[in-house]
Amino acid sequence: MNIGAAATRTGLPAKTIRYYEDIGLVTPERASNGYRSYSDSDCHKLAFVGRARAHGFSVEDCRTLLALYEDQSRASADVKRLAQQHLTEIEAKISDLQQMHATLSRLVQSCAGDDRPDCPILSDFAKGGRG
Amino acid sequence: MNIGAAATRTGLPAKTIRYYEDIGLVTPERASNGYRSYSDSDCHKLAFVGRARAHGFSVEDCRTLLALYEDQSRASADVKRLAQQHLTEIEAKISDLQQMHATLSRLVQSCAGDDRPDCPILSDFAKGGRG
DNA sequence: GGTTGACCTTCCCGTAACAGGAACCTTTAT
DNA sequence: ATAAAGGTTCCTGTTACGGGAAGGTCAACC
Repeated sequence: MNIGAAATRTGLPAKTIRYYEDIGLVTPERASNGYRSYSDSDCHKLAFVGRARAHGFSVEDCRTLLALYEDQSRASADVKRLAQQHLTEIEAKISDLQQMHATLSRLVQSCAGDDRPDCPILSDFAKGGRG
Repeated sequence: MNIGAAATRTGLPAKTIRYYEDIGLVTPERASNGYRSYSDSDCHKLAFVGRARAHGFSVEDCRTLLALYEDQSRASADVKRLAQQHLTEIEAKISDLQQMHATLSRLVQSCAGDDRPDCPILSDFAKGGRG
């Protein structure tokens, strides 16, 4: 399978697939003409990575997950630990964003939003008030 | 005020302050020895940017906000619109993260997390199932 | 056989917002 | 004189690719 077909199958852009080869994540064979040749197994790995990425895992985490996936003697505890850490990071991000949203939302609501210059948003940024 | 003092006052790292000069966001005078010399007004701008950044605005948004702040004839509507767009982006990110969290959370809960290899998390990534 | 057009290759730059560190200068204190 | 604590510029690295140039390959069509 050429890279285009692999891209179609996995839903990943060809650029991304080449990048994954660059960093040694999924390394295909080469045909005699130099084209990358993806096996079903390669595609499977690419799709695996694509789904892990969709769950927010970093590419390096994906490398670990892929290694665990291929290691028949893995302990599910190792996978769970990684996923749990990732969940914690997600929670932290959500919390940060919610905090930002709450504060900014209040500011936006208090802003008239008309053609006058008075603006509580700018005032807050200027003075650091917390109202 | 040298950059160190400005950094202490604004809570921004010196590296960040130099970067803001590089991109023309806050440009200080120079002393005869070549050192950057920050006025109170410069510090005020830096602090303004720091707070806007803390609310999640991009540096380019900060540039716009700073320009609006300095424009006495601004319309608060322009500020409000920008903030509202930013709020919408924040909401989208929160939503994405919550989606990830929900899915991954379910997977983590269904994983035994012991020394056996069976792992619903890996199975999901391998097969794309949605349980 | 020639020529399109779609596909592939490598390589290099750009992204956002800085952090780290090297090599070097200035100021202040001892 | 020297050492410490500041400052300066400049270059590299970060994350995960996207865009695009310059050129090779392949299948089809006239």
